[in-house]
Amino acid sequence: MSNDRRKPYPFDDIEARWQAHWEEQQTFHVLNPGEPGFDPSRPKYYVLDMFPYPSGTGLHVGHPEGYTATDILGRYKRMCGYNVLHPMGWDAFGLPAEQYAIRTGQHPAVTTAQNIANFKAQLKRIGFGYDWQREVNTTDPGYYKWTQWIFLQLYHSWFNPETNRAEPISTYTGEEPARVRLAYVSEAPVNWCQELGTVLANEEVTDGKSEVGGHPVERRPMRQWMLRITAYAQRLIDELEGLDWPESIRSLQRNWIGRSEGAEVHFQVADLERRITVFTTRPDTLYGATYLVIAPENRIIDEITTEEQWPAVREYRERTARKSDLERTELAKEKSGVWTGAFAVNPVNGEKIPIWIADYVLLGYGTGAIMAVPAHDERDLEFARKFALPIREVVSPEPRLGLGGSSPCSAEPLECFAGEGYAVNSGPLDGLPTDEAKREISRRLEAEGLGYKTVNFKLRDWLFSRQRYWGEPFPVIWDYGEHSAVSEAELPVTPPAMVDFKPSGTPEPPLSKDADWVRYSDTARRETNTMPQWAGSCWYYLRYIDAQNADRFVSKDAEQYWMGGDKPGGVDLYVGGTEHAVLHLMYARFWHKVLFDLGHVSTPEPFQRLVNQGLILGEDGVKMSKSRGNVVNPDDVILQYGADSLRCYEMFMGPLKDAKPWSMTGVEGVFRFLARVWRLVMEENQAGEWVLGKVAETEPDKAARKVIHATIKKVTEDIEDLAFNTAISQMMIFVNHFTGVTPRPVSAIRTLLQVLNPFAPHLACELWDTLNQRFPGPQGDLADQPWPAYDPQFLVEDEVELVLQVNGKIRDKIVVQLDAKNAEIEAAAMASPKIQEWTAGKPVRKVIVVPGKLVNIVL
RNA sequence: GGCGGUGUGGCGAAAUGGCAGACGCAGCAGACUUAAAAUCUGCUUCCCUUCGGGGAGUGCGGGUUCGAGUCCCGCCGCCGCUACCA
Repeated sequence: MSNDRRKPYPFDDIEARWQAHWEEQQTFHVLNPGEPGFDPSRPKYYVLDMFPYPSGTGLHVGHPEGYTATDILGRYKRMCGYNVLHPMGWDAFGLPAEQYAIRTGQHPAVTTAQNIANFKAQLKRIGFGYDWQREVNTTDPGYYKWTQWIFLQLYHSWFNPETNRAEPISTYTGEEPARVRLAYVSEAPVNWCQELGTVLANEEVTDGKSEVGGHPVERRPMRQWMLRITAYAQRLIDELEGLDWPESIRSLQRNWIGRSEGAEVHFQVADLERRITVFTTRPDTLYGATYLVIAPENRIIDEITTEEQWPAVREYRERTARKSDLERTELAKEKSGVWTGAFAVNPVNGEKIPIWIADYVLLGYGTGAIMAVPAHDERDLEFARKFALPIREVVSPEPRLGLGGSSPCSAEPLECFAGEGYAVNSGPLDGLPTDEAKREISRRLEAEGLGYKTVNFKLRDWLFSRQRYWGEPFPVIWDYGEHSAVSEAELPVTPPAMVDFKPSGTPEPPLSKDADWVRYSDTARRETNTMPQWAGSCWYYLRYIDAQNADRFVSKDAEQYWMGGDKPGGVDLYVGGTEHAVLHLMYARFWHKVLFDLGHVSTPEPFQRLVNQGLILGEDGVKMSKSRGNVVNPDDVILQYGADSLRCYEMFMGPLKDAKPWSMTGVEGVFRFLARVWRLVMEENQAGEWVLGKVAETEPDKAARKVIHATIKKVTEDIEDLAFNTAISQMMIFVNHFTGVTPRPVSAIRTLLQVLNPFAPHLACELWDTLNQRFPGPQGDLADQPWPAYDPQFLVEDEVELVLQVNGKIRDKIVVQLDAKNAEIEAAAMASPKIQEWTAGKPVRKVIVVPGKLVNIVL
């Protein structure tokens, strides 16, 4: 006798069988236009998951949340008659994979292959309907050949400000094409992470620490590849408008791009032929500028610092440089700085004001120099107070007639007023409201060549090279100090199969250790940097469309079919976590726009509709983490309750977008529901075998029919709204109803299985087949059956219960004919004994009748 | 500090401005069973009750409305992201 507890239903047997069936039949393989058997009359639906990073730890329960949602949509749309593209792949280059390889002492190619095999097996165990023939792997030479090819497109093009789009570099008529290419080399201070042995993009650094591993990051000047994403800043903001994306993500992107309107103003350095340009969003406060501040890294400091101040300035710059970004932000509470000994001349009033350096001014933003207006900027005020610099009020919250404001050079502490108001102490601007004052001062500055209106962005160009082994090599060579692209025919540029791929701990990339590989010709050497992790994920959704194409990154026809179509076009639904709000989602938009401008893709935006699934928390209500020991492994859940239970539970937990805590007893509840579905059809015989139960070809009665059609309606609408939790609730209501009905009508059960199929496909397919063996039914797999339609006539009753209220409080209920006239309803309501009791002796002021709902009697 | 989200039973949650708490978990009771598990049936927001019913209730305070969880104004708490961005 088995010591196994009897399973309420044999999910393990069913699930393995159907997964094998889908694989054998290639059920979820979808054809491209032009392929034999392709049906062009069907509309397309492209439903995309954010492909996973195949880490060594395998899937966690967060992965299947989004994946189940898209799988439901995919299976549903398929039943609705769409050609559904639902692919999966691996984002396998990058730091964590390489760190993992180093830790386990294996080559990243080996560990990556293992991790992918593991992930893939896990995904298959959940029964996702992916078209595995379209699987992509960013580390596959057949894939990154095209990543490199896209890099060449960037390299060979420039952004034409006239046309506001990328064009081939051949249309550039200027002197120095190297200065305008979308991919270019720059020597600038970058985020160097000693621990990881590489530089990082701004987006990969938070609070002065690396996103990966949380290691300290310092600024150091290095020669690096950059992508000119800033050229697209405005379009990246503007074109968010038409997208069906969560407002939070759009605002995060806007925020990151950080557009601000203002002016650049030139300040002459006193006694020197040199000017300093500052950027300000408040040119109207120019009369209140009492000193300038320059970022410590700004080279102009070398030219203006006086001899007496040099030691102090040098000491301060060295101290700042030694500070990591982390320290710099942590110590932000306390302002620090040094006077350069120099003065600048305020262009509007000729006043000599001191020039300071301070690390609260950042080199990378604006011009790396500011005019300080302590009366109207918190940071400037703090600094001015610390160093006893003058504070002058030039904006008043209220309009002031005649003279006013504080004494012109008062250094007395006053409240910082950073809002908009009216100009004071500002010569010709006096009395003007802030917005007019801004316009007026800009006009005057421009007329005299002292400045101009401009727009500034927080967004910087994308630092695109890494000093690591596990990434795409650049298709670039260096000859006599000049870079040039290799020809397309030489792609892919594969990295050498190195044994020693560890970072050297210096900015020298590991690839440079292989002299044979580096040597390209007698004089030319290969670029030894590699691309960052984000490169491969910037365009993978395009490769799925035509994953095997050896001649193009994606064929034109296939691209137009899957990405084109109705107006906005692009991927129809993209589901993934918020963590990619500004990194992947902005980089991908940028690349896509370049490809669009160059005529390689047919839409300006890649992802039409974006949905973020919420975080799944541990049972203790906090984020799952190894250290807390609250991580749930999907494999364990499948082992105990089956894949269908895992899928349904993750959808039943709550709204897709919300964060929600895991609950094992909740899984059990959903499991019980699926077992009830099973027993709707099957029962155990004396021998303990599952056999067909009390099912018959009978007509459902009226109540049953109502449940059937209400379920079709609710599930259909809820899937469209991604409200899977309530769709499942409705199916539970269906099952609860039919549990009490014998014999159970076959037609009703079939309908249930059709709508259940996207959620619990193994169970639904199994029961569908079982029914078909006994009762002749529709041919073919359940996956290919049409989605059922509901008939509204079965949803309406001829009688309806109305709530009777007196002054808004419920006092009674009555049943009336659906088509009863308002007057009849009112009469029936007034006739109710309870209503008479409550209204006794009081005049009725008003009666509100809402047909089908209620009657409210107002006294 | 900024932006976004969110507040409803013991818990996860549900409610086109119209019966608050569907559905599920947990709990209680009953059936079946020698017994337990499983399964099935019923109850389950809180307070009062003479068991007929009555009152309160969706973070807090106002407002609009015949009627507000839902709309408007003002607060408070929690979560996430971001932050010397001039």
